[in-house]
Amino acid sequence: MNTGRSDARTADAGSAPRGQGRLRLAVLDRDPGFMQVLSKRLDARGCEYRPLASPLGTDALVPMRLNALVVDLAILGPTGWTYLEQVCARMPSLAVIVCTGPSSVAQRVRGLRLGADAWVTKPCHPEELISVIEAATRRHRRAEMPAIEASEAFGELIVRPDLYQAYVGERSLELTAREFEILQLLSGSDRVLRREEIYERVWGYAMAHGDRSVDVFVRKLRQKLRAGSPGWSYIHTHFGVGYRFAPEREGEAAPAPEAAEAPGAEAGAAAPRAEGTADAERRDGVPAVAG
Amino acid sequence: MNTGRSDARTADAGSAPRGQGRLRLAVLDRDPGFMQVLSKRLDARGCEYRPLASPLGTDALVPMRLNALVVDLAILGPTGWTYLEQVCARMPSLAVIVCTGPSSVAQRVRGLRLGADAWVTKPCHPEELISVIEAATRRHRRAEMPAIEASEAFGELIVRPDLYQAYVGERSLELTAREFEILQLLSGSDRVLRREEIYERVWGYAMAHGDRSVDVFVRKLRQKLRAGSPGWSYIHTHFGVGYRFAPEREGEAAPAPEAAEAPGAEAGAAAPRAEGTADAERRDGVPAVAG
DNA sequence: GTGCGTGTTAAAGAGTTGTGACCGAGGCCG
DNA sequence: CGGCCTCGGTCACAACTCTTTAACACGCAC
Repeated sequence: MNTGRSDARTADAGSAPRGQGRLRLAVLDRDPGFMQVLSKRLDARGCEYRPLASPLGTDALVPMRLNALVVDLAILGPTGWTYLEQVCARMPSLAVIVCTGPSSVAQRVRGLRLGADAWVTKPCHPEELISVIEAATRRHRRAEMPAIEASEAFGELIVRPDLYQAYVGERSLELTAREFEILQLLSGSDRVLRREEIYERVWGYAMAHGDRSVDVFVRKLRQKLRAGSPGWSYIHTHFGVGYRFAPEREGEAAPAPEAAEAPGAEAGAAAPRAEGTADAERRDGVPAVAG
Repeated sequence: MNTGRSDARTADAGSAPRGQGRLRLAVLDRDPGFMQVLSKRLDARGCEYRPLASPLGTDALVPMRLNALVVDLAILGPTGWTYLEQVCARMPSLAVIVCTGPSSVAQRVRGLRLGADAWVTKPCHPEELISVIEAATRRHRRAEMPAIEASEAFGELIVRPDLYQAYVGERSLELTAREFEILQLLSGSDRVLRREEIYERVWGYAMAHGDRSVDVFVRKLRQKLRAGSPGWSYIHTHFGVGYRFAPEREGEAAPAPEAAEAPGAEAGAAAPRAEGTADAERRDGVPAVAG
């Protein structure tokens, strides 16, 4: 699935495909035909894709962790400019592509000045739109990702992408680069991840049959997590499937949404991981995300 | 975390548009009318503008310190694609806008895939082209802002961009230009910077795989820093990732995960952090706290 | 109980980084 | 004009850390 190797021609030479490799984007449009054709191509490229029927406020947009937003100004009516401006101003790390019908030079200039990254005129070839999205995203990721990427808290754990490290309070867990990448990947998803999936996303290529690297790293991770945050368990094994990240107090079966006692922990994803008990659960691990 | 960061902002008050404030761009085109109209508007917007009659190699482009390059593929002939690809690959921080005559979808897609940031079809309104240039340039310029003309103090160290030199008290560290640029870049960021990133920002183009220049300069820097400010360590290695700047007293090892920048941090890390050993020796079987 | 998947451990191996020496390109000075 | 010096950059080697592999023990599902 990792679209990988086709478009990773830039500085990615380094062994570490940082961040989540997949492109996450939302499309605000109402043209069914356009949406269908587009979604098909986006799927083919391995994008996580989310159609929107009506404009969402930035508050709703932020948690979606988007890389890009495609918007047809036409469906916004006269408030479109305001909306565009607000989104661009409040989410600087989001690539915004306006894709709309015929327009005047003045309109296009206005849109770009307000913060849009590109303006594509409909009708347009879906492949071209995708190229534009990728070009805009490319620039964005390079420039702002590391700086803006917020640190997140899970239980007692604090994950800091900018320092490539995880902490419990002030104490560093002394994770190695690869350990951190795996922790970052796991903590960024609340579903069960198969070993092949983990390997592919972290290492960047397919896992050889019988490779135990993931297991070994998970063990090292657990060891350091346990050492730094005793009484909690973060990485859960799903026998025959893979691993799932979820901060839980030791001995608890279901994650309690109550605030943790650790300093600054409440921000954590102690939220509705509405899965049953961690053990003996045989889910197929099919992503719930559309895409 | 600004452990030793007492901003001694000697802000160069009302200086003209910051040294890097203006947009520097080159236009590779041969249409006199187009060039004339465009240059007029560019002047009006305060751009530093340089017309090019023929394609320049990246070696010639780099020292120009451009923010953006506008190119008409038509005048490059069949080698245009190669040229485009080379420039984009070698200078990832350069915004490249293709502005050329009628083209096919496939051509546009190809151009964007090769690394172009935008594709504008001629004839076009100069104002629109300028908007596109500015949109493409926007993000990147924000990321490079950290190079401000204010001297800052880090631990015992004083970095003076205006003199292109670093001091400890009154004593100059005798840094060479390159050394200073790297120190300036590192000291301007709190996060881990990868070698590729450092190289790209200091040298101005992509780092070749296996290039050790950054390591060597970091070594020279450390040597001079240690000589001038013994007892402190400033540049920390993150194995497998890159380097991070943070003034610390020798023997201490306690990166604080706080995210906020506290501009009031006085006299920096003088505050004794009696950290326990952030031991790297935490071998297994340490159920210190009976889980 | 058996078979397979996973936890755990240790040691071998691969990859990264630190370091000193070296060399060519340019600038300065005699 | 030529020599000297500085600076940027490459190289090879040593030291070091991390990754991978192999092996064995344990637990779960059947």
